[in-house]
Amino acid sequence: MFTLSEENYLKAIYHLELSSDKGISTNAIAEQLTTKASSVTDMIKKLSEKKVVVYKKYKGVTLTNTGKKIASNIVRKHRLWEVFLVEKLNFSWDEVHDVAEQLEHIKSPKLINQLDALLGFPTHDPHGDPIPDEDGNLKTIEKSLLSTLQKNESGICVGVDDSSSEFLQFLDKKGIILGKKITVLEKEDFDNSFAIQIDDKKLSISNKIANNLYIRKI
Amino acid sequence: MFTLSEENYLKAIYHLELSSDKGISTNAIAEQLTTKASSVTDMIKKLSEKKVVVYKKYKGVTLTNTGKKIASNIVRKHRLWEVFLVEKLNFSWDEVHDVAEQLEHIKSPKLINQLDALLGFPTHDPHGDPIPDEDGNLKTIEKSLLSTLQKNESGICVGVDDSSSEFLQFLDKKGIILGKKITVLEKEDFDNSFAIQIDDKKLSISNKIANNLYIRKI
DNA sequence: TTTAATTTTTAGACATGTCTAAAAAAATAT
DNA sequence: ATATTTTTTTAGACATGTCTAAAAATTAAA
Ligand SMILES: [Mn+2]
Ligand SMILES: [Mn+2]
Ligand SMILES: [Mn+2]
Ligand SMILES: [Mn+2]
Repeated sequence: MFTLSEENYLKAIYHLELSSDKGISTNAIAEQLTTKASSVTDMIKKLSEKKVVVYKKYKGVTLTNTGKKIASNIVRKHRLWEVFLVEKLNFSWDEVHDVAEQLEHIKSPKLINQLDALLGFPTHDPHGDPIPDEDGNLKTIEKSLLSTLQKNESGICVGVDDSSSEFLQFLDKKGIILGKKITVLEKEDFDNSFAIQIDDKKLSISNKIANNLYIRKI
Repeated sequence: MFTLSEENYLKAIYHLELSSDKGISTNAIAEQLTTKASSVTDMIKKLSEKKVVVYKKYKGVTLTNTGKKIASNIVRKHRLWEVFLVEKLNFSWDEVHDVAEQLEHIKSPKLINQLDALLGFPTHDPHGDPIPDEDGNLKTIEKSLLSTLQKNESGICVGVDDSSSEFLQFLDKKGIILGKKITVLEKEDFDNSFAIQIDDKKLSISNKIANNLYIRKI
């Protein structure tokens, strides 16, 4: 079995591999886990011995199939627990991450299967991120950044890129919630801000916001 | 905060204190946690520095009020999670303990409060053990061992003393479930076994069983 | 293509929690 | 009261996971 620390390394590498085709660098992992490169090297050697990563000195690291499976299972647990917290325990979407970071390490296949069933086999977590199935497959939906919409185009809000507590609370304040229809009324050239409409409400959002919100075009 | 290991020590001492008025011995703790006495001494020193136990060399250890509160909170979490697993995730009562051992260390007051509410503020876990409230108070009900019943007396099954998986599965097989009414039909002198009635079923149980089953006399 | 900057690895240290073996204290027996 | 047994503590070791500082390799610049 794998320790809590080993699991966190595998998960970090998994996330980094999703947005990179090369081997994952020691430094990138260190940054992701807010630890030091030297610690990463040590751990990578251990994971390599356990055959969950392929490692060649100075060349970065990649997950093996086994490693990928373990990592995606942790992500699966993380996201299922997030759904549970929101759907069953009245957490808001900005409160769930830290608790899920703990719960993702609980070891019990039955627990996860039953939780999945209790929640109605959800495919996405409260932030719009896909929940891997037991084999690690994830249902990707075609989503675009809100910033790619043209004037008078609309989309359904389906996810966030930055899911920090601050950003999520900001969205709450603005009334921006997953599932809502957003229409671009105006794109301002001078600062790339957007005038948008949600329900009957018109509001202005900065370019930074528009670059962190995913929508499904309609 | 307290590490997983520290929490397990506090919980062990808490359980041992419930059935002892003296200070808890190093050896007793070591046995409870299946570790070595020397390790216990080391840990006790640390817990003593943190003011959660009172320790005097060679004199055993007792929980301070702070220590008691922390320990009872862990027990609270353990038992609430056990209820959750049985009530919401279709676990049977012999499957919950090991998972609860992991879940009891999750840190999130909101999680526990909401879980408590979701479960309808239960007072007892699936094994009939009381769930401490937030201040550590536990609702004790007057319960007796089945073996103390006389011929023709009856009781409601309210708990088990031994809650090992094997014993619980044995009870399942016999149809003995918490909440059932049990009537003693006969006490056999030569082996202290009991002939009992549950629902319409008559069955014979050994003295060992009768000494591990709690009932509320009616 | 040599030099400089950056990244990665190694060497050595430290904290945590555990262990075995030996010493010290307490409890029990003679 | 002294000797023996049991319990508890100490001393020293080890595994895990982390760190800093220095060395080595790679990459970028001149
Ligand atoms: Mn999360
Ligand atoms: Mn999420
Ligand atoms: Mn239990
Ligand atoms: Mn229980």
